[in-house]
Amino acid sequence: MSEPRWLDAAQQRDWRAFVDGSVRLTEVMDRDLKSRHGLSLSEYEILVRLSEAPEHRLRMAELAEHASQSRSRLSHTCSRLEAKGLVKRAGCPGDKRGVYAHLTGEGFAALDRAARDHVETVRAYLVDVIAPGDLAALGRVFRAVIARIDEG
Amino acid sequence: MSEPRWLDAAQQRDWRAFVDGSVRLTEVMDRDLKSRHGLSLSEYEILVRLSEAPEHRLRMAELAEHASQSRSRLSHTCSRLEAKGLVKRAGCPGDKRGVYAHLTGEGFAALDRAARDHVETVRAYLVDVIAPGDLAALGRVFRAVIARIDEG
DNA sequence: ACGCGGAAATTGAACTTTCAACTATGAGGG
DNA sequence: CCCTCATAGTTGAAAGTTCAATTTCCGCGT
Repeated sequence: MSEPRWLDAAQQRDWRAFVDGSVRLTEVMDRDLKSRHGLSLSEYEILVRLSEAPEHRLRMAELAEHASQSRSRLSHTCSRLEAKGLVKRAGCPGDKRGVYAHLTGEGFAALDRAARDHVETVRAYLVDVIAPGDLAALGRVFRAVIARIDEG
Repeated sequence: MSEPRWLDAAQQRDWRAFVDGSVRLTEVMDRDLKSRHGLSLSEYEILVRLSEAPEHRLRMAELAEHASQSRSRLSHTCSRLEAKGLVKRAGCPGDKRGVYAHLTGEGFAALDRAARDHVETVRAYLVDVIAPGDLAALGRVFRAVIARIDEG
């Protein structure tokens, strides 16, 4: 096996900025949601996806997909959210293996409160500190990445 | 408190692409390193930072900074890396509270092997699927984010 | 109708990360 | 010197995540 195609200095610098920056940005978001609303970032993601679904409910497997989590992780996390009263599980008529996760009224209210703060954080630490064109580039980049991952 | 400044549709779309894409990209990297080299992404990061330091060693606190990890997490992770023989801890002459983490020869070899595969993955799932200008934008974005976080 | 491979979801154990306490050393004031 | 406060690092328990079963049910072929 020959020498790999190393990144050049500029590529390396940009890649590293992403690695560091995205970890740190995620930390900020997580800390913020936890301290102000008692929700972890991944719990928040779950509530968001449910809130966007028709009837505020999704099958566990779909929810896992949308939230980029393993089914097992989702099961555990949903148990916690259910204990907090933000989510409720109910059997799925038609497919007895299936389970729907529903957002409760309380869950929706909690999400609404959290989202108001969250969007300000997203602005404060990302959107408002970069050029608009660079946000668009970010979108292009990760849509391409997702497409690449999905294609196998 | 008034209505928050919600993101517009395009901003939302780009932000979401980043959230999803970065999680999924990280998963790919982690899976790849684990399956081919038995290293988690955060272990790999630690080895990288050590390899770049003068003498292949850093104080625990510095290493924690560089790798964006908590000190506690680093302690535990270093214990595991030490058990694998990739890192070695040694007291710090001059400050008896201090501890240096050293990269061992074996650690350097393992890192070298892992890095060769890792860079190909970074290319395959990111660098080679986006426009060069967009990689530069990614760098700008996260340098700005890091600066913003550091300024408090 | 029966059986069998596969999909949906959960479970429990192993492992990792977080959180709060703890040990030990350094630095500065009186 | 001694006292106090801050810093470096570790530790153990609690919380969360992963991994490999396990359970239950679907759907298809015969």
